[in-house]
Amino acid sequence: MAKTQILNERSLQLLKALVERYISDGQPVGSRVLSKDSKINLSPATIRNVMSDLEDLGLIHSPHTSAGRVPTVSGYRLFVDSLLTVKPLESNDLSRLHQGLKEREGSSDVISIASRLLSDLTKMAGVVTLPRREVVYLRHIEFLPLSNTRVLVIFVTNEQEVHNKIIHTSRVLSPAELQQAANYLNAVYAGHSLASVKEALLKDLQDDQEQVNQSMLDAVRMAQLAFDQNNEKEDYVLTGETNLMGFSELSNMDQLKKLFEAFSQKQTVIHLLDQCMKADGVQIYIGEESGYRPFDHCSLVTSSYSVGDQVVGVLGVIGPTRMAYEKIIPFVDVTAKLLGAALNPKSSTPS
Amino acid sequence: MAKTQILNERSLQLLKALVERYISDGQPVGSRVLSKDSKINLSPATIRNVMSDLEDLGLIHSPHTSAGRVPTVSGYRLFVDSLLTVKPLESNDLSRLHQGLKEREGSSDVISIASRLLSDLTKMAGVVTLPRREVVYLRHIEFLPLSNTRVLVIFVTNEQEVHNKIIHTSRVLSPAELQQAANYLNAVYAGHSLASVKEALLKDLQDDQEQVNQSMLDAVRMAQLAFDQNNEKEDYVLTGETNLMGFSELSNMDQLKKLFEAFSQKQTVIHLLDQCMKADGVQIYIGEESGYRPFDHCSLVTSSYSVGDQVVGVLGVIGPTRMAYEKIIPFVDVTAKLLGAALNPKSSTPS
DNA sequence: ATTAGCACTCCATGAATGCGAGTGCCAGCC
DNA sequence: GGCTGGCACTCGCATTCATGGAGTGCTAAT
Repeated sequence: MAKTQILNERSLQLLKALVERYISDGQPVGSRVLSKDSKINLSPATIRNVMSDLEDLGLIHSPHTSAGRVPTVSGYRLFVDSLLTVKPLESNDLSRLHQGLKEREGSSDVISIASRLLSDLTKMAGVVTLPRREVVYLRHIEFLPLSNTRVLVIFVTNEQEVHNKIIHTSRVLSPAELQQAANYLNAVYAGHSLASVKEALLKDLQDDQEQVNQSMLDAVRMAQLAFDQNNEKEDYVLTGETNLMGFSELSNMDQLKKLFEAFSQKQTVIHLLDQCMKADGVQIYIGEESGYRPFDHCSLVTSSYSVGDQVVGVLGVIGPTRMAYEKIIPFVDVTAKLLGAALNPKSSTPS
Repeated sequence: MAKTQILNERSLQLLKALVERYISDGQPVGSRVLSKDSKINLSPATIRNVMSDLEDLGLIHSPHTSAGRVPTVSGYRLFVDSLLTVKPLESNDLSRLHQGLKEREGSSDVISIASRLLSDLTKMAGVVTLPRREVVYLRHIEFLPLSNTRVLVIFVTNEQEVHNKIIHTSRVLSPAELQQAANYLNAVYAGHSLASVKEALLKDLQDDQEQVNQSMLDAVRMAQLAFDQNNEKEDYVLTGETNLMGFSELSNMDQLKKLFEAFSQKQTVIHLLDQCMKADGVQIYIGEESGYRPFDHCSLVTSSYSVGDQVVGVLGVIGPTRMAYEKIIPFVDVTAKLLGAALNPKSSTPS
């Protein structure tokens, strides 16, 4: 109780200065350099006392006796939560983002462009999840016969997302029958959400048992197979991983290997990004906060992005814990908004 | 002239022993250890004399005065070309390859499985180019209207490869018109090779100028847009890159970074693999032989793979120059053959 | 409450040292 | 002539030691 009161204005100012200094220099910072800091007019000895308190609180930590202090994860956390003064985006960065993301069509393209912009401009790794709408409308479906009972299903959702899948039918169907089935499905179900289509299919199947309309029955069965387990794996685009190999903090080959393994297995990263999607605005995981070992020495700055008023994905930047948060945070924020706008077909203003 | 004659049977035996020893131990090998080698009955002094000759010929090289010798690129080259005794594939490796590649449908899947098998079983990086057929047949085409003049084209080639693309038409077309266009194209061009279709389209366009059949004209124009620049970029699946981070030879962060950058830019790797595709059978690039800087400290063992009698792609293993060539070579060879078989629809025997 | 001073700790650096491994060369042996 | 044993030499590596610098913690004075 009493301890927390030690966190007065001055201690916080000092912590802030220390973190900023460490971020810019990468060296443990001692009382002497802080004392010379413009904003601070205290003797090294005083600063040492305060630092000692900060260390007791677990906000900073000394690698060894005669080294300066380094922020701990809690220290960084306090810094980004309360002390940080975000810098506005540099204007040439902003214009490059605008240029890159404006007026692009073809969603898969714009996603990787966004990721590349993130990694190129921050010199760290950029990640963007593929957009994923909650409500998926069926637009069009088509069947093509392959050998025997194998049928290639192609269906389009949400304007222009093309999916394809191979299903096995219970009996061999002629091209004409397949065409007929597709016609039926398109006529009845196009324009409805996939969820409601699945439901309706089940109902149809029961009703039609009595009517015994064979062709409709085939169509419904095939559609069920097609939409079954259509839970497309979430996926993401990651760029600039190699940038991470330049940071001395991550030069431990073993750690780096773990990190890159996580990148290629994708699963861990997806879990992590999923969590970010739930929250609104910019989310930050510092070091071990993520709870995933490979990221122990990394920080992740993310923001969800939305099309219209629906959150469809997450993007972010991965870098060493020691990163320039005050720049990265607005950067991620703006990129998320611009990407959302670029993906929104309605907002595309004719210029 | 005289020098090359020094390469008698004994020198070659010695070089072989040296390379084998270095590959297995990773340490520069000295005259003493070679002298103790079972097959060699020579004193260290004699071996030193021979090694001195081999060094003059540029086949081996001494990191420093009091270290043993290490094979140079030429040494490795001579070794793999003339001295190497390939070991038959270990039976459990073989069975895992069989299991993994047999009876898979859906070509994109089998490619990544192959790559993963390569990397998992060799503990190095595996790479497989996507198969690319010379002759591409048009199977089916479909148009879906988007906003204004934007049209989503979906077309299927070679049985089951689905492509999609957005084109801009010169005027707004109704769904019925689009359907009609697709019907026309499917009726006339389905089953023909894409090259011949492109040709025929040009001819049609000229002929129809006179007949002024508007709907056919629209169809032909749209098809031209759809197939235009349909040169899909060559691509490959790379797995197990992270395995490379375990090798001490590649622990130089700067080299490693260059290598991984090449991996993510893809271009360099594609060039390299393209060269391999031209040659038949197993191809090997040792160290700088590839001519691409990032690969200076790597070796690449590749083989093209074929469906039927047509070469459609390349696969291989990337690892440090010091790798167990006598195992990797048959491994790559067999994998290529099995992958070819797995991709061949005709060879799939009903079991 | 703040500060100056001082003793102390620890790291980094560089020089000195010994050890082990391996070579090159020479002289002798078959 | 080819092979071998022996020997001096070189080099790298690990260890040790001394030194200097940076930074702290504590205490006494203001």
